[in-house]
Amino acid sequence: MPKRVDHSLRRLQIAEALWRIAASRGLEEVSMRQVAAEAGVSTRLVQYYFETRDRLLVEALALRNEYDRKRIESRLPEGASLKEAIRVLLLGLLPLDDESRQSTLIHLAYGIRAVNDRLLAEHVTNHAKPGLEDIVADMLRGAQAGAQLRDGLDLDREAATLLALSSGMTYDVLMGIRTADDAIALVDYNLRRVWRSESAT
Amino acid sequence: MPKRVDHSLRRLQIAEALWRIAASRGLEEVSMRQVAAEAGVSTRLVQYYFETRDRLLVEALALRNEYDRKRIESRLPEGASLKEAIRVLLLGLLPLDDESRQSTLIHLAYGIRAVNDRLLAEHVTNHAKPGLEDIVADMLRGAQAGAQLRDGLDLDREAATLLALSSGMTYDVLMGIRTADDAIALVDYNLRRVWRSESAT
DNA sequence: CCTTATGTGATACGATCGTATCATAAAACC
DNA sequence: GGTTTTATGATACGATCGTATCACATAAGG
Repeated sequence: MPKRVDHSLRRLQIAEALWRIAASRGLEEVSMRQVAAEAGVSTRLVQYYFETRDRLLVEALALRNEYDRKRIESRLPEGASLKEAIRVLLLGLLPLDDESRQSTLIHLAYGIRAVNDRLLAEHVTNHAKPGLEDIVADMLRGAQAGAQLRDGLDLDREAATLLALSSGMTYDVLMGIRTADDAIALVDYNLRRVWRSESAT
Repeated sequence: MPKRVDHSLRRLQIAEALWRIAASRGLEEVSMRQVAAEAGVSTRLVQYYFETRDRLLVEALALRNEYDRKRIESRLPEGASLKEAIRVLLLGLLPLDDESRQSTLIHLAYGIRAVNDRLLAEHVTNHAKPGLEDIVADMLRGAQAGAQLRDGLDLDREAATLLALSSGMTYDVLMGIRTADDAIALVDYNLRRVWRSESAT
């Protein structure tokens, strides 16, 4: 046989080509031939490693989700305060650099398709925000226990608000309707709104 | 010649077929033939009324924007309070009924494509939210002049927050991740947060 | 060393796509 | 009433698509 090749590496190489096409030209430009050309391999190879186009789409998304998870984990602050941790988490949802911008584009492209595709919906929704609201709400409760927060807040709803705020600005930032600085300032404004003013960052 | 036909009516009929396909199966299923079949006319007719596919896409969006504008205008409350007016405006952004759900799907489909299509971007962005933030901010200033709002608010940022909150919940409601009641409750929570508690609805 | 399993290229098939062309029925115009 | 214009159908062309098939080179296993 020819040189035993690392399959998972080849699959990643092809998936990355798909990511580039999906982010720059949209999911509908993702054809077996286009992906092959972008990856610099023959069409047959794409068939070999991802039987069919549907499988290619689903598995390339799974690979991206895994990729993103690692990327986000590596960004989590070490000894940061709860406020800072939530801030990093919220800003992590925004397309502020090239990589997160590409992730946003990819997930948006898959997301719109998932609305009418039950199979895809599982893959998109499951790995999307599994209880992110609960995580933020718990962090807020931790801050409240430390008396860092203002009174009279509904922490579950504040968590939901903060997260919806971030994803609500996603498209605007992507299109340049809102600048990144603007988006960050709005996140900070809402964090200041929730925290006591005298509390440390 | 054959019976002189109302062109704008025929164009609307074809555009409506496109809307249905775009909302139910996605923009990439919008082909001249599919639209013709959905509209119950021959492919040639679609060519006749919208020369090319690109034009069809752009002009069908323009027609939908006009359609939505009328629909939203008709929903504006008459003698409602500022708080109620803002509430209607915010809820109007959410896919809470079949028509607004279809509008959301259509604009989402066009939006993701517009990110990488400069020509389309103009048509999508221009008619999207032309200064909606300013409108809400002005309404908030009106309410503040009536001493209805809490102290210490940055009204521009509150307006931006409210709007981002609504669009941030759009996709969740669309996918059934969040119920409509949930979304409405979160909007109301944030309105209560901004208004003085004793103020009337 | 020889067989066998593995990786890759070339190519072909049928479907669908956007668009162009040709034909023609029928109402409007002089 | 003949002629011109308008609306519509039928169909054809070339491109691209997903997928299947066949061939074949090469390295691993005995």
